[in-house]
Amino acid sequence: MAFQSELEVFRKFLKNQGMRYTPEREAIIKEIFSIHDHFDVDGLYISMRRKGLRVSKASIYRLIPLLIEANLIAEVFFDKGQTYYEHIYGHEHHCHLRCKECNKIEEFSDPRLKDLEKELSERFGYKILTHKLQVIGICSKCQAKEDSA
Amino acid sequence: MAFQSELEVFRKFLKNQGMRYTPEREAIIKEIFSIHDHFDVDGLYISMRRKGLRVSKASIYRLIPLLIEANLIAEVFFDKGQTYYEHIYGHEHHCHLRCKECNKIEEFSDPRLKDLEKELSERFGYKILTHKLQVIGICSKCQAKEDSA
DNA sequence: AAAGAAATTGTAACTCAGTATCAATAAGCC
DNA sequence: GGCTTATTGATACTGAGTTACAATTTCTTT
Repeated sequence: MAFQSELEVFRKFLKNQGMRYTPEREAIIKEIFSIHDHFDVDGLYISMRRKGLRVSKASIYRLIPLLIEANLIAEVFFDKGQTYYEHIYGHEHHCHLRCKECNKIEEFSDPRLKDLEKELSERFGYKILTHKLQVIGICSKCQAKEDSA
Repeated sequence: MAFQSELEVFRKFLKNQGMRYTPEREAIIKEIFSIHDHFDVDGLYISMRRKGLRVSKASIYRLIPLLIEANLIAEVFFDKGQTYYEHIYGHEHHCHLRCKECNKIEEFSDPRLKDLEKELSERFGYKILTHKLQVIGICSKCQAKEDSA
């Protein structure tokens, strides 16, 4: 099957669920997939307003769980109280390495985690769905700052 | 050096920081370390009230960051919006396997994660501090329920 | 042991992300 | 085009966590 755009995938998802495709949803999705980085609701709302796209925050908050259910985006929690999202449709599963000081994020993936999943599945009798690994450290720039301080 | 109790460690920590040891702090810490499981602020507060220990929630909220800084406890996020804590003093670092349905938690640790940390450190130039791995799946009981449903 | 500086407490007000309510509107099926 | 029902935006609300502040307590100094 040919690659379908996020919009196509989502239209089908909505139809399946008896839900409706609206200009507001389209605008939000287009905005989300024009950002090639992690995003949050507030940032999304502000950047849409700047472009004159008027949708309410409530609509964004209402749309996000649908996009998650449709496997287009996923939640990422970098730190307490801040919720971010990232695209997952058409992306490899990956993990995050975060600098504790400046919050810079590096992405990586590692085949050993698949092996680990398999072993855990056998050991505990779980059906494994996914994993979230966050490695926390200090990036080289911030290390340099600390040393000179 | 002999094993120091959590209370001893914390008293030293407070002294180092020019902070004071109060009956409220003592009561909260004793309560925390009498729980041998993950805990949250609300649960802690309720169980202290039940025992007639009267401390304000504000004091609990104020104490927790200190216990984290003293490396006695750590935050664990099982799911959006719920903050839990666990003891880490005198415990091996471990990761969590969580059932998406019933939220049951299994703990495990794996030496490969240390190797991974080392590789990431070299590859990205980070000084690695820690990692948090959460594996999400469906436990055997919940799988059985789903099958029969 | 008393005094005094400074930290801590509890209460209550506040913040902020996210949710629920509801009347007005619009999508999608006939 | 008309009708059913989902969706929207505005607004009110919720709940976790924080902050301000006056009263109290710790801890150091004498």
